[in-house]
Amino acid sequence: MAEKKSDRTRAAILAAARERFGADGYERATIRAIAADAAIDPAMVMRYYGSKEKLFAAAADFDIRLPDIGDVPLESLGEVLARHFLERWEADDSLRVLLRTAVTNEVAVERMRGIFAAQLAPTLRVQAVDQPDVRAGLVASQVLGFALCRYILGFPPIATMPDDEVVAWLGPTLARYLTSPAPRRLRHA
Amino acid sequence: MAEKKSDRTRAAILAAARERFGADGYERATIRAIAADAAIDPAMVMRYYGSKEKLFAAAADFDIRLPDIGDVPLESLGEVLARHFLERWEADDSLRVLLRTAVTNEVAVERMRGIFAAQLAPTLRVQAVDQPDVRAGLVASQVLGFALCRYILGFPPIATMPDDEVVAWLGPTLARYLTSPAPRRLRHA
DNA sequence: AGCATATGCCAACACCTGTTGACTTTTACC
DNA sequence: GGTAAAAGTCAACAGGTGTTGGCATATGCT
Repeated sequence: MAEKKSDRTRAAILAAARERFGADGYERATIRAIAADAAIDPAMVMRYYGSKEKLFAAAADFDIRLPDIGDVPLESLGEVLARHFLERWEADDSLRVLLRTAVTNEVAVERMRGIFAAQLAPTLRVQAVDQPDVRAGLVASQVLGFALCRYILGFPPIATMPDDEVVAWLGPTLARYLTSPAPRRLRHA
Repeated sequence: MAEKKSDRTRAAILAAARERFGADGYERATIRAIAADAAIDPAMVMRYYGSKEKLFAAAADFDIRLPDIGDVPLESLGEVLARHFLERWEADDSLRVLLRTAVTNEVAVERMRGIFAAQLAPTLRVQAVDQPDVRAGLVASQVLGFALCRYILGFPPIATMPDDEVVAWLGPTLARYLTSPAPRRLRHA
């Protein structure tokens, strides 16, 4: 049982940081506000995490483990992915933190890339899909775009859409990005 | 010929503001930096635009006129829209400004909503599409998500994809959102 | 008990932010 | 050419930011 007390405030800081970063974005989330939420002194944040950048890095450090899709048939992969991502987005605000901050913070961009390019693409490669990077990118574009409209921008019909309907709309799109033959390349000019 | 000189610096400020807001987002784009880019004094920005908020409102005030799609057959509407949006995104950085700032600035969100919910949805209504708001929202989710990955996050395969390939991938998705019968509504519980 | 150490609070720092007012220069009209 | 208004400059303000060091308190070990 190593240092019980400090660990609890460390965790409180991290939780408050996640909430603030997710709600306000990187620049508007101030250390003072985070400290106030955690009911401790701003100096504690610095003592425990060194700097705002490092605090953010710690707050954004979690692993989004994609489910093992090795045995999922390619046809139903779209719906499976859609449902998984939806659950993941609503489970906690980790991904919302990443999305809100990725627009101005390079660390968040890298983390986000780690999920799609470095985790989804290799998983697709297992399924022997061609151009896995392109397909992973397309999936990312639809998933992130939907999350943007639903959780950040709050576009009315998207924000209130029931989960099942979301899966019904997004599933086929993701499925097409994963299974449809790549379009013939035209002249670059 | 009303006040020539002032109009030129007004325009210079606005141009610099668009660039900075688009590159850095609302909070990190400082009035001092914008003024420096326009090679004028920060006080001039205030004299001409009153406040940072009003400057931003002015910088984000442009009309994205969607093309008249009244005579485009529904089948090819997806590709037409995909190509139009792509052109519009790359013509200037207006839309990039909106997207980068919409994450933390409410004015930008409203402008963005004005494009999709208040402009695209009614246009769809003309084509007698059912649930035009939902479909406009879905189109927004894919268009914005792709723009996010391509212009803001810079995901490698998406950022470098040739325009024709973009249209080939996104066109059918948008077409489906516009033409596919809405999925049966399940229980809300 | 006493003491070293971990934990917490406070006040201040240096800097940057939007914003303001007074002052000087340029412009344009009679 | 003189003069009033427009355009531009400069310095400063008030407030907020991340960050730091010193000091008080609590904790846990021997």
